[in-house]
Amino acid sequence: MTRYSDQVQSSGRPTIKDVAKAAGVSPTTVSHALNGKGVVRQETADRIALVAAQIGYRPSPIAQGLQSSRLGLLALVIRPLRSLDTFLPEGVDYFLRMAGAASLAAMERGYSMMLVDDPTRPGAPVSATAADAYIVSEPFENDPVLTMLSERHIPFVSVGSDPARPGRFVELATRDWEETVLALDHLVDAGAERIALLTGTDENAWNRESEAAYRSWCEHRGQVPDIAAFPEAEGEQIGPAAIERFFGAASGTRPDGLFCLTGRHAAGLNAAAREHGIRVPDDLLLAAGSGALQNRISRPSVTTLDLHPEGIAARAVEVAVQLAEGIPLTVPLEVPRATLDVRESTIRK
Amino acid sequence: MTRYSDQVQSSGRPTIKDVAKAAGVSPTTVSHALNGKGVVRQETADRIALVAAQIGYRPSPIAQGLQSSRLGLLALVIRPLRSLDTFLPEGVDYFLRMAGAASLAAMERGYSMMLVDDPTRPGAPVSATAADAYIVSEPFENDPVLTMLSERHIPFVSVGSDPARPGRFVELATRDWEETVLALDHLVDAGAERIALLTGTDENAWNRESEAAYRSWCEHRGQVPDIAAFPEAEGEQIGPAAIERFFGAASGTRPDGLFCLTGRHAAGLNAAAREHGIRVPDDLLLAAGSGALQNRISRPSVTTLDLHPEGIAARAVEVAVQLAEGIPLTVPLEVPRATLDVRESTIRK
DNA sequence: GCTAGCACCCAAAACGGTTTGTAAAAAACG
DNA sequence: CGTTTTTTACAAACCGTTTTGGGTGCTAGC
Repeated sequence: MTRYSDQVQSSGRPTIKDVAKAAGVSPTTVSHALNGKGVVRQETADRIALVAAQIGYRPSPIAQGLQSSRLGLLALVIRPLRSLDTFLPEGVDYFLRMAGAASLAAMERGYSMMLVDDPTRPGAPVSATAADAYIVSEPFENDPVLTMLSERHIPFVSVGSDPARPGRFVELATRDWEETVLALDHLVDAGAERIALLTGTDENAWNRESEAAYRSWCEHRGQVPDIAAFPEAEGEQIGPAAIERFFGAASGTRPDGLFCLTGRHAAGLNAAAREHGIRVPDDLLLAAGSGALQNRISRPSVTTLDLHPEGIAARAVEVAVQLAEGIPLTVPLEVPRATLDVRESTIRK
Repeated sequence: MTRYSDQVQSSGRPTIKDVAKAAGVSPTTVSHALNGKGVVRQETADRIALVAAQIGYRPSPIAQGLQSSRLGLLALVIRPLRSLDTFLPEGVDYFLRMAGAASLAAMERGYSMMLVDDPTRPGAPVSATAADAYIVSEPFENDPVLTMLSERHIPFVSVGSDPARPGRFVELATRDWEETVLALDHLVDAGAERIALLTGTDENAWNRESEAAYRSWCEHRGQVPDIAAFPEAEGEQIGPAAIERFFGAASGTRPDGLFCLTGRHAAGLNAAAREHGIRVPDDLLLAAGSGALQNRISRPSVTTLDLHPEGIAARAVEVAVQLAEGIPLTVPLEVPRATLDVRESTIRK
């Protein structure tokens, strides 16, 4: 009977060879035994498993990845998330929920989720391009990230299309148009007659589509569009300026309904309105496109769309996984339908 | 409809051999040329670079990782982040800022950041254990994640210690005690005499240390401790119950100062106090341990500690990188000092 | 007794790079 | 002109797995 002495472990973590040596078999057999792949006698497999556990062997994910050229890793690229400064301001709520949900959805499918700022920028770590598939949320116009991924044949799905290249890649269609109409119609139902739009200045599909939808909706309704754009990054600060724009001396017809695309703009406007003696909802019905925490707890609370970032994330992850595994897409390529959270700002007593 | 065929044919990713063949040199020379490692004639190097760019060659991060057994990948494990349900409730602000800052800090050092829920749970993807180093925020008592990382000799740093195993691993010491005293002293300075504590029910170091600090502080001051604990997950909802607990008929001496460990508890209490005719700050001085957005914009706004999650993340990443690269730690192993954001709730006119 | 079939295991070839050691050609030297 | 040195490029080994394609010995069938 041969006795296998405890292996004096070479410096570093034990490899499959160490296990093989300690168990008196070949690396092939160890691999087969541990993965249940080939034909290995039960007795042998048990012994290998025991030895492997004893010497604390864990297969190297990197080496495994080399074989399959897959790491079980997804990446989420949130494009508006360019720096810490702009990280917080923009729709905290939305992207936080999205990132959290995406991470969990990925894990449920056996993947990890990597948060990446911009894999194309110089000095980006090699690992930034190591994901099996990418989710790019809110791509910019002619987004270089999409270009790079496409060139390298790395699978990806974008949430919302590249404004300059719609339909060119795999994308989760957003419902910007439909959502805009939903909000506008709600304002009408709530009693508004002259409804204005407050958009952001970023060049993304959300801003563009919403504005187009608003214009079309106005035309349909025989109303003159009234649109103002303020930078997303300024958040609540735009309140006074926005009030001046819509209710100042220089403004024409004053709106009695307002749809703000971002929740933080709405929050700023909500506060500024109060200070200028404009009562919400009595004088002005207010709704926001993407909800922020502020809108839920402000006085009055503000009606917002809930875009269901968890649902979007789950669907995006599903698409990404199918792309990564090269199986045909079975997921509807559109985001789930948004709902309207009706709050005090659009309820007249 | 949607075109994605140009993405799925990833079978043809160019390798270093393709470049070598196209440039008429050996793979060795290509590697040397592109990495500036060996001695290659400038002319040859230029030609190789050109050819590589033409056929769109990018080295495989996985293959590169095999050599060094490092991927340039860090992982952030936020322990309280166990499910989506508990994701939002607990200190949105804090963990959001932390995750964002950690991702950016990692990128600046040439690493990517992976968000991992729990690498020990069954079915976790291989990639969940592929990071070069881990940051574990707020470990649980006898946290299995720390145990696993330790067993596998994977470098990690925890933010806050495992309550059952303090000082056993590399950890960023928190300043719970010091921060508690800072807040309590501020309440005294602001005019409070009988100060109560409202803690959470989670078994983490933050709750434990803070309570101990409070008790010690009371003893020093000759005051009887007055402590209530409410579940973190209930957030603002605890408001009425907390008011009943501290100001109801059954309660003894009513406090005129209150330190809430979590911002959301403070927000709920703040709102409930108003409804019960308890004026903040006139009747009750209120401060919170971790700030939430609500505390900044509520009426009155609430004084909170700013724990500076960005600073914590930056420091944790620095430690993680040094651990990953096996260089001696040069970072102070403690979190940066918290500051107090004094707001309306502790300013009596 | 010979062969086909089977169960079990293993050597070698990937996977896609980097690193090491060495050979060939060119340049410098005596 | 022979010898040494320098320059430049390459072949081979290696990183830690999985996969491929045998090979061995035993059993069953004829």
